[in-house]
Amino acid sequence: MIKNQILSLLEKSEFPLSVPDILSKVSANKTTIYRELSGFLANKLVTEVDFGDGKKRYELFRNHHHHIVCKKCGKIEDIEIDEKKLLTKIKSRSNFLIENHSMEFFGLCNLCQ
Amino acid sequence: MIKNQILSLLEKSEFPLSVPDILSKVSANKTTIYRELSGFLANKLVTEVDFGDGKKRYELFRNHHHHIVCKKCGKIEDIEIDEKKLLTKIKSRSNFLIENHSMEFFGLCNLCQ
DNA sequence: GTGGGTGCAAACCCTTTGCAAGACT
DNA sequence: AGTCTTGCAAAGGGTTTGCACCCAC
Repeated sequence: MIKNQILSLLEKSEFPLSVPDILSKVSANKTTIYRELSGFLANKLVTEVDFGDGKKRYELFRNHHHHIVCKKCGKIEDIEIDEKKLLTKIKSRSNFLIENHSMEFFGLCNLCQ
Repeated sequence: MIKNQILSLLEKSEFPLSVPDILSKVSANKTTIYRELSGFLANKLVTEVDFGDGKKRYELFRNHHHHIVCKKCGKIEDIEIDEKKLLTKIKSRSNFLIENHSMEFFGLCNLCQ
């Protein structure tokens, strides 16, 4: 079952994977990958991350966190942020009902500086 | 000159515009729009925003801010965040040299709740 | 005639859609 | 028969590239 292959690939990966990434490691059709991923998303098994390079990436759902991406070598590091205050402030200042947010950081890793 | 048409369009707009948006209002070729925008970006005349829907949006460069996007009607509101502390903390906790970040909020506007 | 501004067509890449084939109940 | 899983081909939509054209200096 391809579902499981994709899940275990995501499990093993230290960083979010794009569909092309997954395609190169799992022998399955594009359509199948997209299909399974959208199922995973619906069931909240995975989260979608967007680094603004035109493709979405996916990682297993776990504690809420963000990423730091090296602009040069592409290295990705997780970062946990205590954003309670930030969110409270934003909620009080706008009349939107905020459901989720994106927050990613870009720069140079220690090796690329 | 198309450069100026694009700039004044961005100037008049209350929210970031995508290339398709611009194309529908300026009579010019796609290539020209992309070309000019990448020039503007290089000259820091505009900023790029990504709401994760597969197209980038552009707005005139001004004071640093973020956005709240309504998932239902697409309404976009600006929000200014005092993120000094947040950034200091992140810089101290990772050995990346952080250059920029993305931070956008998604939810329902007052009318769509 | 050289260079800047513009357009057109094609290619590229990620993503979605429609449909059909196979397996298992 | 019916449903679930998978694949294939095509189309869609944003973005990039290569080349040619035109106008001004």
